[in-house]
Amino acid sequence: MTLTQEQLRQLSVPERLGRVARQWQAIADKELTPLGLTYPRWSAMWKLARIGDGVSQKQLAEALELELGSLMRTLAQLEEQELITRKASPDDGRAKQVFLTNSGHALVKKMEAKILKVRRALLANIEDEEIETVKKVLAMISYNANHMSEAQKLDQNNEEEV
Amino acid sequence: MTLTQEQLRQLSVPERLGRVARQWQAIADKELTPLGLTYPRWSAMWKLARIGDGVSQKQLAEALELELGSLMRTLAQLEEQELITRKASPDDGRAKQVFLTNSGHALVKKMEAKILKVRRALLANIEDEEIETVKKVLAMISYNANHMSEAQKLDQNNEEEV
DNA sequence: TTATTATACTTAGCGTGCTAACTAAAGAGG
DNA sequence: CCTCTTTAGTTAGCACGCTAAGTATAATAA
Repeated sequence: MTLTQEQLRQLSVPERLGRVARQWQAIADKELTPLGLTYPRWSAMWKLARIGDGVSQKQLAEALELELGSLMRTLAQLEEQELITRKASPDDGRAKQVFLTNSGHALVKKMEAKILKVRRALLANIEDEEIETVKKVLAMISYNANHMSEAQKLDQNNEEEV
Repeated sequence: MTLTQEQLRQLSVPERLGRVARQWQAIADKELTPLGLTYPRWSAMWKLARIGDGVSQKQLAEALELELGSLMRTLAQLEEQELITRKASPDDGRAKQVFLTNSGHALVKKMEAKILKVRRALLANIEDEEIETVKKVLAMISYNANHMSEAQKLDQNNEEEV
């Protein structure tokens, strides 16, 4: 029994979000396995290449919107694969700077084509404008979530504000 | 250092999808913890209440778009909490039917308000029309992913088709 | 009927993100 | 200076979805 297009919409928003995220990451995994990478690993490397060598682990975690504890395992694996290195920061005795190795840089270049291929395939038949709306809405939900967990807890009935 | 609204958009689509899903589920978790539930558990109970008592575990897994193996642990926990029961199907010796217990039914009623509260808070400042677009796009991505993993593998350069 | 295949369930182990607890260094205030 | 708080990193353990392997039943074919 295969789910129809109609049934696909039956999931609630958070269920669908998780589902699509898992599907996307699974497909990306398959593409990138030949390079010895899994989704979180290439994601970290890709982000590192974008924001620049030498940032701290903490900064990288923030850029990825991950907890530092979550990132540690991934970075250890990438270091094991000699795709990155971690050096003590000269400015801050607590911090460690993360760098791509030469192999790391080379791999990032290879990744790009595969990532774009997956993206192109998954976003097929979707208007650019619609994708922009999705990005905007998801960013708004993240914003609402961040805002909520700090100030206005759900417990107050603040219907008129939201 | 808090991320600005602008920085929130810096994540790629799959990263943002995963992030928002985790945020949503974490907030739902906090709301539902007093009821002794976590996100996957209430999700399963909610779905079960919607599609009706007595479906098989397999059918429930399909409705949730989860692998059966993934659902087993959750159902075992719910059964442990005496919120559901599993009975051998009279029609099929392999299958087991899932039912909500009385406590299960009662809990589903309590869940509804909390789920809607979270939804309202997270979708604040977003137009209904935009939400519809998001649902449509996400369903399309799921569809593309399902289609891809069966027939046209990425390996072929089928740019003209997609 | 018997043999083969497919299906529903079950269990076990993996990868990932999370929180919690801990260490060490930095910053702030006395 | 010394103390207190904050911050960066680290480790350990949890929850969840996944795949893989195995069992039992059903469905199909010979």
